[in-house]
Amino acid sequence: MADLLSVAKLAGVSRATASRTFATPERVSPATRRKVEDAATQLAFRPNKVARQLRARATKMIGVMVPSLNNPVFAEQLHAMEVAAREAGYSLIVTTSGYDPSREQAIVEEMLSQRVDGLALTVAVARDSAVLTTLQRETTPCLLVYNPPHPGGLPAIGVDNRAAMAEATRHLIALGHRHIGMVAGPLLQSDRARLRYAGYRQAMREHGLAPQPLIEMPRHTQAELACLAPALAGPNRLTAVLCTNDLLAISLIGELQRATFSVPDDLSVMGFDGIDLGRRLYPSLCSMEQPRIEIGRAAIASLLAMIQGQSPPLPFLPHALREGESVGAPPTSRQAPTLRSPQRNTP
Amino acid sequence: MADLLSVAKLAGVSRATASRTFATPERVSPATRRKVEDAATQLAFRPNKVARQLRARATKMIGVMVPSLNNPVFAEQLHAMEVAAREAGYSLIVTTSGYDPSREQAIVEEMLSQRVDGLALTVAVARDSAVLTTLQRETTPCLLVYNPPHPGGLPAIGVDNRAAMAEATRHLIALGHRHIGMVAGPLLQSDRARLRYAGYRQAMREHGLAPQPLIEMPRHTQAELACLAPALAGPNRLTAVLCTNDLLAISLIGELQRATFSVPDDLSVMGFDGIDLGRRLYPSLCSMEQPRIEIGRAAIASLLAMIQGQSPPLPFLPHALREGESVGAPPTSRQAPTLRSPQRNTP
DNA sequence: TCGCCCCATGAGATCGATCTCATCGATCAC
DNA sequence: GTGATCGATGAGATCGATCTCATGGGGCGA
Repeated sequence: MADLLSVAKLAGVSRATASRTFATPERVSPATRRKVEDAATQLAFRPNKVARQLRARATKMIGVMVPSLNNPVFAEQLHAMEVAAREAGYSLIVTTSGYDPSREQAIVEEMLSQRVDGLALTVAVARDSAVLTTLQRETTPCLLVYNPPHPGGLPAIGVDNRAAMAEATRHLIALGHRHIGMVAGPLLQSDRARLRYAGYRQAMREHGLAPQPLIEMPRHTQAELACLAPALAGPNRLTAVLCTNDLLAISLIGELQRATFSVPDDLSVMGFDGIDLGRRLYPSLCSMEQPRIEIGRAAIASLLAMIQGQSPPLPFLPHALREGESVGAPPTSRQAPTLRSPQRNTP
Repeated sequence: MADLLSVAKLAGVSRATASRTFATPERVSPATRRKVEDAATQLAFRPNKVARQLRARATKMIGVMVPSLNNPVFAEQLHAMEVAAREAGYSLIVTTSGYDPSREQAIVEEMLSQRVDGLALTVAVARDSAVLTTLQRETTPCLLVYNPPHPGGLPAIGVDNRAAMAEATRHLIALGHRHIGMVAGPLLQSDRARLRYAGYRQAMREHGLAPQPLIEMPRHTQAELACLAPALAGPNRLTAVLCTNDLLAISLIGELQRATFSVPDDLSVMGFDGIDLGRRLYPSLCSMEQPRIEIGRAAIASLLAMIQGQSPPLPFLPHALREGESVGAPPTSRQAPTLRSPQRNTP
């Protein structure tokens, strides 16, 4: 591939002049500019960004690490980040960690070695994370996405998980629900889920209701009906559940319906995240929406500001309740519907 | 940030020796190695990949361009690519094009300038695409993902869309359906959708059935019931529809149910892609599955092979029918259910 | 006409690592 | 003992663009 030097030679000028032709054309005489441009076209010259990055000591690249791209929450946020970054002339290096601390460590190390200008990370638990304490000593701007901020920790952007889940809980209470449960994935693996559970308990207590023990599923995004079954029987059976994320809620609704439970007539199910798909389903998913697009955009904007040495305000972004058909008033009859064994036609 | 030179100085050796300590430690005496490693630790040395890339004329980076990350098909495939690339020591630069040709052009140009070692692209229509003909003249290995191959065109990886949709159609025919329709997004925008429609027509004709005109929705991933309504009325109303992708199918099922249609009792709905979420829904989505994980992995493996100068075999990867509750036998009664106006509790 | 300034341009250093080639001392075979 | 070999190391070039500083010529005011 042709380089600046060959272009300069062909045009009969120095490298400096050729370089100026592209960087600051107004500082080159029109005649020379023409010659250089012609030579560049002829040789199919394409500037080498790597060389520029080395010299500039800046890569115009931002490293992004998310747990997974299989969860639309992260994919949708990443999409927004990519668009925002591109608009600002930045590229993204994208990696997935699967919440695995050793992978997180390797990824961050690799990206710092690549000299990204900034880092946007989502980790399992931000507090006391080994990677993050290492990072705090580095000079590369770094921002946590979705993870809650901690005093003395890295800057973070996302919603106020505790307040958001409290609000979601109050929404159910306002509809008349009294027996409300919460369903989560492995709790230890997500600081957000823990805050959401705290928000739930808080709202319950505020209204003089007893917070129920957490119903913990073996996986983050797939519901096991067996884990929930005990809570759906007996006189104090739940009439509504809050899920820590939308995928979990969607899969739970599917399982319930397959067991001939009606949502929301027998059980109201509420999600958290507000992924696009939730609106398309029937019943549409009632969810506490995190502004994924805004979070992605704001993350990029904040990182760019940090790169320029500013420390941008990073308030929580506003969450919003999204109504949906998966939540309704509690059943008037207190008779428990029975979970029937599902008839599937899938193998 | 400390560089090799300062490490070398502190250790009292030359840059060459310091460099060897990390690249080929066996060629450095143990004593020297120790000194250099100590110095590196002390200075928190982290090798600069940009410099290495410049010198090596190779970046160990692969550029990926997908239309969108909001569609799980692309997100899931990208996830697989990221894992495979990381295992091979490569990073991904990820971009989204929104199928916009000018953005496609700019993105490819930018990535070539970044000197990625390979490119994995998904475009709207591969044939006669301006970007792609430009790319064929370049030496950077480039691979189309999901797009169908064309003689003399760029290498491509994906499933045989025509055969796959023909098979999907035969599945419905085998269940007894005779009035089968096909629902798509804007057809001109996707060469895959066109092939799928061709496969549908082929299978219909094979069985002496009349292919129906395509039911074209204004958007790729969101169904408008109004577009479908005419085909659901009258004596020859459809008993089954094939959708060009899963998101479209899922959203269609939602709309149908909201209008008190039963899936599959009143209408069988089949998807195409096989995204993970489809299995979790009720009814679970019957779909023709593209092996997204395998496609992502194979794309990376093939690109790596191409980077090494080999031209790997790129057969179609096998598609697979995924059974699901959204498809069943056609209704025995020929009386048409009526589409009722939906009662939503969402605004 | 002289001097000053500005504009266009070029020479050379620089970013940080790696690669080639030369050197030097030690070991080994004969 | 001497030449050959090998292992460890260093000097210097190199990747490709950009930045600084110097230079030379033209224009302009006095």
